[in-house]
Amino acid sequence: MSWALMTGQFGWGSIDEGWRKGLLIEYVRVHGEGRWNSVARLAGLRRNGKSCRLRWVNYLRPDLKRGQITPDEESIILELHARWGNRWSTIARSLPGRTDNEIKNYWRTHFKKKTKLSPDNNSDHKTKARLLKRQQFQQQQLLQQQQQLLLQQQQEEEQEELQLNQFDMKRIMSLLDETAQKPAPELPYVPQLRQEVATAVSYLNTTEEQQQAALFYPTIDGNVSGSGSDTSNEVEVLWDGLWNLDDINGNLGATSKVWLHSLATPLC
DNA sequence: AAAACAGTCAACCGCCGAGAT
DNA sequence: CATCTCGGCGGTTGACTGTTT
Repeated sequence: MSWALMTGQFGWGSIDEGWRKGLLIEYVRVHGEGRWNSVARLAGLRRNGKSCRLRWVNYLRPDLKRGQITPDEESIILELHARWGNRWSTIARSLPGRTDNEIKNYWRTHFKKKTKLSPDNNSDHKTKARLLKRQQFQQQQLLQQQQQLLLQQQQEEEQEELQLNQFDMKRIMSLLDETAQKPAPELPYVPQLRQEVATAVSYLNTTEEQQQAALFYPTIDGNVSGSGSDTSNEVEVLWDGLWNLDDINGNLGATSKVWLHSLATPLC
């Protein structure tokens, strides 16, 4: 569908609508988004605020991505839809440059039929949808609370960790000093200290990514640890616990973990 | 060639929650 | 506390395009 046809069709086009389109863009550029009713009034547009907002969000925003949905984006859509259902705006937040409307349309045209195969025998479909929506809203709130709690715990643990590391460093340095000054005295066997030194050394030996990952995914008992199957298992348990809160289908594949960050982002 | 059908997508509609009054 | 306004969301519509018969 060409621009000329579309704009003509919906009343945004023709020659004078061309600069009206520019007007809306210019107005938003100067005054920012929001207050859509006054945008419509002050910019002299024939549309109401709602319509202006819609026009901006779905079509005029400069950061919109044009062109076909890529296979990568498609897989994200599929995955997030399996997770969240028809929460298009939430899904759209994980796809920069794509609008909820675009994703919704894409889903309807590409996947709706496949899911429609099962007979639709619910006469009170709208009531059920509303109930589901409410449940999802409650679940989202619960999830947000959990995440906030988790974030708070992480920050506290990081702080604690930082203090411990500084303390360990001092101990290590003083031990080194002592060793240098008094050669060859046998160090007493202190298992806990050895363990801390070993931990510090192994942490320093990991890559930067691993260190960041260790900080981002603290293990359940609060320790920061490097790579290893135990750690990843614990992280999975932790995140799975959160996901299970609103896991509608409960059958996501292993690739789901890849999207943990993007999945969490919209709720932040 | 043209009618019928399917697909696409911007826009509209109605509902809801949040904040202001 | 009740009402109003606004912004955001998801469902739906309808005009147009592309494909098939």
